[in-house]
Amino acid sequence: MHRNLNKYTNMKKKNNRLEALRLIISSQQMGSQEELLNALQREGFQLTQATLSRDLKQLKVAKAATMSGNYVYVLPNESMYKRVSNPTSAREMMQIPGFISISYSGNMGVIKTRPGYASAIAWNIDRGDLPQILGTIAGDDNIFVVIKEGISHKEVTEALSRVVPNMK
Amino acid sequence: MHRNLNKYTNMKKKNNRLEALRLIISSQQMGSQEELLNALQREGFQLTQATLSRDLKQLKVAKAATMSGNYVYVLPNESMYKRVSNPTSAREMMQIPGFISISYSGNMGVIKTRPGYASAIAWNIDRGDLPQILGTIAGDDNIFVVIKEGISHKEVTEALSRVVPNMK
DNA sequence: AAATATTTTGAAAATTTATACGCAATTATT
DNA sequence: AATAATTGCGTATAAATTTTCAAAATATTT
Repeated sequence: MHRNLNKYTNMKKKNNRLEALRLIISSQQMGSQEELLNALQREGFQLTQATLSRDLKQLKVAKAATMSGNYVYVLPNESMYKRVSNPTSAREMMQIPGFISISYSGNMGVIKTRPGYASAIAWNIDRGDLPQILGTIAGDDNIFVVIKEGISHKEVTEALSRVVPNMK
Repeated sequence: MHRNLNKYTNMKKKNNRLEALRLIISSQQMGSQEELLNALQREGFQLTQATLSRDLKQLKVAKAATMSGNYVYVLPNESMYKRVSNPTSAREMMQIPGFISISYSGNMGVIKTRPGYASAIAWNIDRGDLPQILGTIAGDDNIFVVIKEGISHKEVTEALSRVVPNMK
């Protein structure tokens, strides 16, 4: 009897605390465990920073930087980890036909493709994550490429050829 | 001439590092800054843990607990963490989502966005009627920005940030 | 090219966060 | 009910991270 009562009140204690913690985190910008600790204590919970640290770990709360240059704790989503497919090596990139030519003017390159192929090729280039290239924009049979400063046209061609077959 | 070369090769230094950092974080499970530091150094980057901490802050990387009871760093986009708004920052939530990054080369700027967001953001820029910008053209996840002569990249970023929040 | 302003950085200090350890309480097992 | 196994938590401390400060590197303006 006694035992049962105790059992559940104690159990609830922690769950209540976790719940309160979630609430605080989702409604306020808390930047350190000390702040969180104070907030919890203000609500009547008794605990130490060590316990809070454990709670945060259990809830999978993360500490992230904000735009305003501070840090805040954030709650995780429901969705499970979905790791974004890592940038595969250039070689693995699918072979895409359709490439016709490339020419340059200053920091811009223009790639000609067969009609309709531009965006597919541009996509490959973007995914290739080439440090020499700032970005691309594709029309239907043309791709504009902006080249990073200080990179030569040859270097760009070289880099692109690893991603766009048929090129050199 | 000489100066230009130097100027831009050095400029690359930090950006390359940030890019490498993103790559490492998105492809490996890194649990501490020391691990990250080693990974970066293995790739030839020279930096200290203090700089890494700053880089992480700038990239808004978060440290989160995993199911297996460890901690990992996660990028904001691919992370399962989303910030919940609070009253004071409600305004921030009105922002256009989707902006990822901006980089420059000569008189061009390239804005990276999440897939599909480019035209919406470009529309906002055009509509802002910024005197520093001649025009934009949007693909699916890229926007090209043509900059007026004599305007510095910083000025453009400054101007854009008034139109595209989430930027600086 | 020189002068000035801004940004980046490392070293060390300051702060923050995680954990080893031990004990008490709870739950499960016999 | 006794015993074993697990969980929760505070203290103290180790480990990790952020920030301060001064110097160096970059960028901008003159």
